[in-house]
Order: sequence, then C-alpha cells, then structure tokens
Amino acid sequence: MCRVSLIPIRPGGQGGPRNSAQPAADTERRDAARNRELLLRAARGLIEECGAAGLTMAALAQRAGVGKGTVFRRFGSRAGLMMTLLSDAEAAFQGRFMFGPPPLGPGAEPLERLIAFGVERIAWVLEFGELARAAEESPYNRFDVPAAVLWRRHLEMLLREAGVTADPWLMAASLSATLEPERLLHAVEAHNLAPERLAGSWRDLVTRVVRGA
Amino acid sequence: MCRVSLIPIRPGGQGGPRNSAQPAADTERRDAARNRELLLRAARGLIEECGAAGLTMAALAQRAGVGKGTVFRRFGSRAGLMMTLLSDAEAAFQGRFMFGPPPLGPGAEPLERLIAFGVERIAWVLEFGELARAAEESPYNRFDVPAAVLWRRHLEMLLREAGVTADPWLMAASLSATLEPERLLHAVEAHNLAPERLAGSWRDLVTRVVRGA
DNA sequence: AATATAAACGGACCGCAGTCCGTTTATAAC
DNA sequence: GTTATAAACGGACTGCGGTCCGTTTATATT
Repeated sequence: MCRVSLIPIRPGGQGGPRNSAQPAADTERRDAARNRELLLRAARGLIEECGAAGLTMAALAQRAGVGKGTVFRRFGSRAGLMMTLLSDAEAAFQGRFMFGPPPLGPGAEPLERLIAFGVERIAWVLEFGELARAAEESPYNRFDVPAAVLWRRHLEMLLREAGVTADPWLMAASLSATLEPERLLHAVEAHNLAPERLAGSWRDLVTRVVRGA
Repeated sequence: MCRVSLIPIRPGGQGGPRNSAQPAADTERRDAARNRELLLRAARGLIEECGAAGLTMAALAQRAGVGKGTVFRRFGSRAGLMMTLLSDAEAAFQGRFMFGPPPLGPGAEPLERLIAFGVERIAWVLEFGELARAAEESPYNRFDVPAAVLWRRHLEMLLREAGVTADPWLMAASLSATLEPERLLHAVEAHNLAPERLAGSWRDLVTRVVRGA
C-alpha cells in the first residue's frame, strides 16, 4: 500500500528551467530577465545574511518580490539555484585548469598537474564550500552534473598521460571522491583539520597512484 | 531577516532515542519493547513493498498502529531507523573483518586484507545498498557515525601495518570515500558498471597506495 | 490599435520530516 | 489496592521543497 512515487528526473515539470547566470540566448522576455536579476541579487543578499544553509525558497521569493512558482521556474530546484550562483566561480576554475598557466594548466608534467589540481580544488572548496555543499543536495545525479563530469574527465586524462593505464575512468572517480566538498568541509569544520594537511595528503595519494605501477 | 535555525545535533529533543535493534539494556517498559518490535516488523514489510526510498515515517506509524511521535522517539530520525535496520548486517560485517578468517580477518598480509576489505565492502553495499543510502541521508554527521569511524580506523591500522606512514588517518578517509554506498550504487545503477570492475579498481588503487612509497 | 498566443507569473496546495505538548500508562513503593 | 511518577504515547502542528493550474503579460502579427 504505497503510492508509487516515481523518480522526478527533471524536476521542472514540462519545460526545463533556464538555470544559467548569463542572459541565456537572445529570446527572453524582459520580465523574465528582470526577475532573474532580482532573484540572484536577493539570493546573494540572503546568503550573506543567513548563510547558504539558511536560505529558503519562500524567503527568496518574498525578498525578490516574485511568486514562489517563479523561483522554481527559473532554477528548477534549490540545488539548481545554488549551482547557478556558483557558475561563475566554477567556470573560472575550469578555465584555469584547462587553459591557465602551469602547473595547473597545460605545460607541466601530468603528476604536477594532478597535484596542483587537488591543491587548488581544496582551496576552492574551502572558499565556496557552503554553496557547493548546498548545490550537491540534489536527490539524484550530483555525480553526473556537467561540472563533475568535466573534472573526472580531466583527472582521467591526466592519469592516462601519467601512464596509469588500469581503468583510469574509475580511478578518476575514486580520486574525485576524495575531493568532494562535503568531505573536505567536514574534515576542516568538525575535526579542525588544517587545509595544508588536506593538500599534503592529496599530494601523497596521487603521487602513490601514479608511481605505484 | 532570517530565523537563526540552529543545527540540531541530536534530533530527539532532550533524551536521546534508543535506536538499537537489541532490547537495549534491562530497564525498558513493556509497551516500548512491543512497539519497537511492531515498528521494525512494519518497516521491513513496508520496505519489501515500496523499497527503502518509498518508506515514509507516517506510513510506518500507521502500519505499526502507533503514533508518529512514537516512531521518532524510538529512532530519532529516518536515518536512525535505517541504521537500526542495518545494524545486524553491519555488525556481521564488522565481525568478519575484525575477527573472521583471512584474508579479510587477521592472519593475512596487510595489503591482502586491504584488498579483501574493499572487495567485501563492495559486495555488502550492493546487497544492502538501498538501506545504506537511506541511512546516510542524515543532514550532518554521516562521517562520524560509529560504523564509519570504525571502518576508517580499521583501514588506518592496515595502512600503518602495510608501512604507509604518511598521514594514514587522512589516507584512510580518502579510501573510504571511494567505498561510499552512494558512489558505488550510482556507478552500478546509472552506468551499468559490473561489480567486478569496481573490485578490480579498488585492488589497483589500494595496491598503488601501499606500494608507491 | 486590435488580436493572438506562447511564455511567464503567483500563490494555494501537497507530501514529508521532524517537533510539541497535553494525555495515558507501566511500574514501583507503600 | 492506592498512589506517585517517570516514561511513553499520539496526533495536531510547523517549516520546507516542490507542483499545479488558472491568470496575466510581453511580443509578434495584422
């Protein structure tokens, strides 16, 4: 005796939400654009006051002066909103590891790039962690969000370049598990772990993985 | 303008819930014991019919013929209920890696034990994964649940025995991240990954970590 | 300017986890 | 048997994420 309650793959009803930070293509109604700006501004303000964990969708709607339905139409879900708020920082990080200067960007040895990736990622999480954690509260996915897929592919590529031939896809998945925001934040917040220690452990782990052929 | 909403460390109000499967000490009122049995029986039935994800606390209360408050008094939270339901399987697994026969239990080489630990854990997660996933939906902790602490300590000990001297505590944390139910289940369910491939990758990872001094 | 229409809007509504607090009851003491 | 009391009980209530659907409106077309 249980309602079947099938899994909502795409929470936004029929039309997928436009959850991007940029104006999202040419055709967009003025009111929609204005409301998105209003909502993003209100969200940032609310987070500044209450923290990301303290933001509720109803409060956001009220502060922005729009209906709750509009909030969900824009962002699809709370996690979608958080991802939108993160998208600039995320894109900047992506740019750095794909096109930036070594050792993070191309030009350095694969192992050095792997080390730099983790170290920078740890710093990134410690800066934007509260948002990142909130963005991962999506009921499903979270592993198949575009950004996460991209990191894993990047790690996989570096592993291959470094000569790790045994199932680099899964190895990249394991390594990225180590870098998940929730884990890192928990270590720092609950155990008072120094960020440098996290970075050191990452260096050690990835070095062993590459060298231990 | 936001309600401060402080973090509920222990959800059960003043007195902690008795969320153990066994009768939990000598002094327990008859009605409480009877209701716990009723609730556990009802929970198992409900999960059989609807899956762990489909179990709601209200439905459980109704099926057991008790009030909703009683359910939360017993188990503290939904995650607490799931942990209680898992506790037998969990204890059995703990017994095997602590006192059982090699290569999982004592007697084998540390690296062999590490490999066996991951392989058995993967099999365990694939068997009880739905429950385990539901048990990890606790808003905070999840890393500091007794069972999780115990695995990490076990991994840490094996790493030390295997000669891994560089921050074995964090290394154990990284390794256990690889084995988290949500990750493993996602790989198997969403990417149709063969369990043997997971096991193979674990073997490879842990071998590299130990050998790559 | 009038009209058509697809898009956006808004807020009542739903289901669920978790809480509160007045009521009931098992147990022990006498 | 009576009484005291701590424990357990139950269900109305709250807050939140998310949905539905009737209403409004921006924009294109004529």
